Amino acid sequence: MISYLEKFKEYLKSKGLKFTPERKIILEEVFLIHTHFDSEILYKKICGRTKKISRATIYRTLPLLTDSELIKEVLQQNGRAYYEHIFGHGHHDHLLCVKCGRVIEFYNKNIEKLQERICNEYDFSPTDHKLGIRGYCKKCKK
Amino acid sequence: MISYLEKFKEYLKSKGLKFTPERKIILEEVFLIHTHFDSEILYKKICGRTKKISRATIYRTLPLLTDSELIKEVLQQNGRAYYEHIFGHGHHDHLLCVKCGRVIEFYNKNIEKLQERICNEYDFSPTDHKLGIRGYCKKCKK
DNA sequence: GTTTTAATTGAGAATCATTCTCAATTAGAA
DNA sequence: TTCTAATTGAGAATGATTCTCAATTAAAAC
Ligand SMILES: [Mn+2]
Ligand SMILES: [Mn+2]
Ligand SMILES: [Zn+2]
Ligand SMILES: [Zn+2]
Repeated sequence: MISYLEKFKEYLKSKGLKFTPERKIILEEVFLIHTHFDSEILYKKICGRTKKISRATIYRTLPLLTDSELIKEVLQQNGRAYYEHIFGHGHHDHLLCVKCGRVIEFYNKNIEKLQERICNEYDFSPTDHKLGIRGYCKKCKK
Repeated sequence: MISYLEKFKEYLKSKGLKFTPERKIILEEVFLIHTHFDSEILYKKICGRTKKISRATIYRTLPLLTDSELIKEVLQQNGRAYYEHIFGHGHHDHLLCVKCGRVIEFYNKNIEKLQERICNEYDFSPTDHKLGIRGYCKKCKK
């Protein structure tokens, strides 16, 4: 049971990068947030909770966390990139309510299998995928 | 068999908007392009082929074409939005090669059905969806 | 056809997320 | 402790997209 902290440290070491206090703070904040977040949400939470870290550093760290498979970019909306932490969580896809913004996560093994089959057909070697279904949630469909 | 031109005209009329020469040119160019395109590609093709239309007008027209279901935003990459025309074409999803950029279109009825089932489970009323599988295409997997 | 008016256009400014620059700092190997 | 390449913060730069506004025009009403 390797921790996200160890995983990040190993990743950094493997790339000849340093484990800095700023990176530690960002990493920890990312795993305190249990919803989708963008760089600004992260920036404000860190400023409020710990110490000020520049936006530049946050923007520089997000790709490191993505490369090390600790977080994932889940969607782009209004020109902003949204992320979620994925370490310790199973893969899932999303239902997105276009009215209230609610996000529902789901997982369907058969869809995953069918995707594999399609990749085989096209001789395509998948690394990851995103399935987002937009529409109206229970409450918003009236 | 209504044409895309008629469909756009009807949409504009229904919204109290005008059918202008600029909108006609943009519409026609969009249906001459049979790949994914962004605003810049569209801008340059129009400048080269017909007459100069300002970027502002192109940016203002793309949402009209989207709302009228003539085109669809297929993905966002490098901060740019990519579209494809969908009028007259069946729904499909995409395999995206992360190395060479190749885009493969596919359609799988069973995946579509499973999505409907999931929406039912969550009492969710879908409007549209996007499934993008990233990875390495036949040529790039070596 | 003429009038009327709200919609549209182009040019450039503004916005805003993200990236870049660079001087000062620092992690971590030796 | 020393050494050096990596990192940081502040602010400038970038670049896609949106906005502003004066001049133009589609098309409804006459
Ligand atoms: Mn999620
Ligand atoms: Mn396509
Ligand atoms: Zn909702
Ligand atoms: Zn390829």
